[in-house]
Formats: sequence, C-alpha cells, structure tokens
Amino acid sequence: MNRPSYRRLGVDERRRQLLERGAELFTSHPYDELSMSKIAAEVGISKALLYHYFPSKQAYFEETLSAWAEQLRERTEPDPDLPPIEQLKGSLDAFLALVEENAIAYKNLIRSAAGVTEIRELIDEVRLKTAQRILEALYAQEPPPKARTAISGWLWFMDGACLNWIEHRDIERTELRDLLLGVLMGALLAADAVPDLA
Amino acid sequence: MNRPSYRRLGVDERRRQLLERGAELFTSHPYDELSMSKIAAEVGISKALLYHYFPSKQAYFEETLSAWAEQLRERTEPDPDLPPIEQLKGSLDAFLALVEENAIAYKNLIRSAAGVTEIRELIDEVRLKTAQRILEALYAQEPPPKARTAISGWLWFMDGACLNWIEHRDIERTELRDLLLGVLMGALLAADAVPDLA
DNA sequence: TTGCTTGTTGACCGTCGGTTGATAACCGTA
DNA sequence: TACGGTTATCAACCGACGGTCAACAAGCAA
Repeated sequence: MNRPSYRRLGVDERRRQLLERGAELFTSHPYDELSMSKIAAEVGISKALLYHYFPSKQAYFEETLSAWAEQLRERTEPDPDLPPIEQLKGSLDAFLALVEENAIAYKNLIRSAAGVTEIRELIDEVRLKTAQRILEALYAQEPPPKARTAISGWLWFMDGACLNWIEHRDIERTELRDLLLGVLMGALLAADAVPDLA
Repeated sequence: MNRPSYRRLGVDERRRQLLERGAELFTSHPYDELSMSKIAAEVGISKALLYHYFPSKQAYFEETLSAWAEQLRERTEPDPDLPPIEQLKGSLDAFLALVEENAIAYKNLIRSAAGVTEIRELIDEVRLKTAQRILEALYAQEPPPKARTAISGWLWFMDGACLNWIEHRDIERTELRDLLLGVLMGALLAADAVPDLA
C-alpha cells in the first residue's frame, strides 16, 4: 500500500554514509556556516538522527576529519634513517603536498574550525607535537625558552605562509618548502640556539 | 509618587558608558562567551537599548576596541627620520609593550579570532595593512611573491610567539623583539629578497 | 498476519543575534 | 501644578542555532 516514508539502513551503513557526506561538507564549507539542520537536510534525514549517531556537532566534525588526520600523521612521519635536516625537509614536503591537495579544506580548517574549543585543542595538540618532534630532533635536553618560542612562532608562520600560498598560488611548493626551512634556521639563529646539525 | 522604573540618560552619556563598560567586558572575556543579553544585564539596561546605540554585536565590539586600535596605530607609528631597521625596531617595541600591558585582552582577541568570523576579518585587515606598511618601507615597487609570503608568515609568527611569550613569560621583551627582528631578516633572506637597508 | 526490535522522526527546549511598537521619563511651557 | 511633546527605554517577539525526547514505523522472524 503506502510506500515507506523513510528508508531504514543498518547502523554501520548509515554511519559510513554520514561520515562520508560529513567529510565532503565539512571540508568544503566553514564549520560555523554548516548547521546540523542543513547537514541533515542535505543528507536527507532528520537532525535528530544525526544526534543519534554523534553526540555533538564537534564530535561529528572530529570523527569526520579523523581519516584526514591519520593521513597527515602517516605522510609526515619522518624517515629515521635520514639526517635531521633531511627528515624535516621530507616532512615539510609531505605536509605541503597534503595542504595543496586539500587547499579548501585546509583553509576552512585554519580559518574557522579552530574556533571550536575542542577542535582548537586538537590543532594545538598537533602543533605542540610537531614542535616537540622538531625540538627533540634538534636538542638532546630541555630546549632553551627562546628556542621554544621560536619554534612555536615558526609553526604559526607555517600556517600563515600556507594560507598566503593557497590564496595567491604564485610560488612553487619547493620554494615555499625552502622558505620555511630557511625561516626555521633563521629563527633558531635569531634565538641564539642553533643546535649541532652537521 | 512612583519612583521612575528606569533612569533616562542623555545620548552622549549613555553612549560613553556603554563604550566604557563594553571595553572592560570585551577585553576580559572571549567574544563568543559574551552575549548581548549578558552585557545588557551587566550594565543594567535592556538588550534592545544596546541595539539602539549599536547596529550589531560586531559593530559594538569594533567601536569598543577602537580606542585600543587607535593606540596601537599611534604607538607603533614609526619615526620617519630613523633608518628603516630602527623604525621597525621601535614599532616592534611599542607593539610588544602594548601586548604586555593588555596580555589578557590580546590573548582573548587572538584566540577568538580563529573561530569568530567578524574578529578574524578585523585581524586579517590589521595584518594585511601592517604587511603592506612593512613592504612599502622595504621595497619601492611591487614586492616579489616570496617576500610577500614571507612577510605574511612573519606576522603570524609574531602572534604565535607573543602567545607563547604571554603563556610562559620566561624571556625578556627585548629578547623577543630581537628574536622577531632576526626572524624577519631570516625570512627575507630565505626568500632571496633582502632589500637594501644600509 | 502478527509482533518485536530498533532505526527514525516531529515537536520541543533554552539561547543566540536582532527587530519592533508601545511606554514612560524628562523638559519646556503656561 | 498641570500638561503636552520629544525620545530614551523596554517587553515581547522573530528565525535559527545546538541539542533532547517520547513516540512512530520499517523491516524481519514467527
């Protein structure tokens, strides 16, 4: 008689669909311009169902981007057999490639997603871990305050430069990579904290 | 008979009060944690009156900070009689002093910046103008792309380093200033774009 | 056909930024 | 002292947000 008024999917299938569509939407629109209602409408379900599968908008966002984060972690993992400088160079290349591939997503991420406390903490954590990775590679012991400040600033430099790069697209990726490397060295030099690299 | 249920102030007086209290509130709390209702309650008026004096929350916020912005502009205005390097040094000193004096406000500003569109645009504009000012001082013509990217990144570096500085407070202001100067030079060097300064 | 499981929904809540028409405080005047 | 006009002020409202909940119905097993 009556056709069903909605299609009933298995939990796994629905979940997969929501993560997939969510990734598409969240990477192509700023976080705060996407309401849960809009997402639900876009997918063709009710908002309540979204909240049945994810406890909050933030959590949904996080899960949605977890695949992306995993890729970031993997691809920027340095080759331990190489000398420190080369490790850094490789990681930077990988990072910039990822940014270039996902320019819009990166832009939206930096520009808007960080405003949500939990997400910002996530990004801060990535930055902090990256800083630690670099500092550990460069120093045996506790790094001096100026070096720590310099590295912290440099990571911000990276985001700023990447945004500018994406915006204008008038320099090569390798140029940007060398710029970033050079600035890092310059920063450590200016911090009177150039470690032994040779 | 009946005591008046509210006090009626002159436009100028009320306006001054709202700007004053607004400045206090906006510099001591993150932007998105302050609702217009809360502000109104805090001041002891209705929300509608707030909107009678200011067209929007953003505009209110901006006007509230305009005195601060004016101070920033004035105090960082370089002395044109000095050589470029000294101009920059002076501006940096002034900027860092201002940040140190208003550490909490600065922190709130930068932190809310990521997520709140209005603030982000405000800061982006300041960044852009500052970058232009620096580039104009350094180059006669249109700056090369790499230099532009480097400057843009450096401004982000500054914010990141300032936040780290405020957070830890374990280096001197002059040290940070020299670090920033050194990094700027390093960045321009890495961008193959060191201008004539001597 | 019935009944059970559970995926799914419409209606609701409090709060947000923002709007509007009525109200009442204050001042000039008589 | 009373009154009338100006306008500073407010209560009530709006649509949209993130989030919640009891109830419905799709699909399978009997």
